Amino acid sequence: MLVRTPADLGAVIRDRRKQLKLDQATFAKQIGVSRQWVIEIERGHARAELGLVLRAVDALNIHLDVSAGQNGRRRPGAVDIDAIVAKAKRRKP
Amino acid sequence: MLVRTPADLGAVIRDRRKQLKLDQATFAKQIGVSRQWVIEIERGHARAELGLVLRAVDALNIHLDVSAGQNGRRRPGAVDIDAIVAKAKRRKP
DNA sequence: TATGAATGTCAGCGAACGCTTACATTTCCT
DNA sequence: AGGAAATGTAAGCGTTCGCTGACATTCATA
Repeated sequence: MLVRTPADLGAVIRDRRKQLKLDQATFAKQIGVSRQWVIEIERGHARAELGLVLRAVDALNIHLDVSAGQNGRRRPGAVDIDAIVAKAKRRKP
Repeated sequence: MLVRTPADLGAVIRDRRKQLKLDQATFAKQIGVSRQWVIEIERGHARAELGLVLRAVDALNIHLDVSAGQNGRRRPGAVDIDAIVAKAKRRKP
């Protein structure tokens, strides 16, 4: 599944936690946060800390994969369409 | 690539930004944050805000995929090894 | 139905975020 | 080498995190 918003992540975390039959308190203890935090992250709290989120995701054995462009080698001389588009998007060209 | 730590994400963001030939200032403006923020996220700042991070990732056209367990349907009656392990991990069984 | 577990809400508090501004350092190109 | 652009560092400020603790509500199951 593709994650684009904090709410997406929250839903994934909640679903997976329930799938593992963990209650919020137990889960919170496992990743070293408060139960409050679990409640808020599952709600899609946008300003949650990245590190804690990654810990939660990891504890639930959820794999976060990065695709597209990340390090994709291209043939030298090949047209870099992304870069062209990006440049075009810049103000004051 | 698999992302498990804030530093992982920072590296991915920096690589992709450079790949798109964007400088920090331009990139920051595009996603509505300060240049400072870009510097810190690329350094692997663990306490960065989830929402801003997702915006950055999105702006770079990086796909964040969630795999394993997220919503995986299983045959009814199948053994849920993850749930069993999780339960075993709980204190006071 | 009644009782306990799980979940959600509220308030107060110290710590840290992300912002701005200014300056230092590094990198790149002529 | 020289200068401009990109990147990194620092301090001060208002806002909000995540925590604790207590209480309210919803959900199971005996």
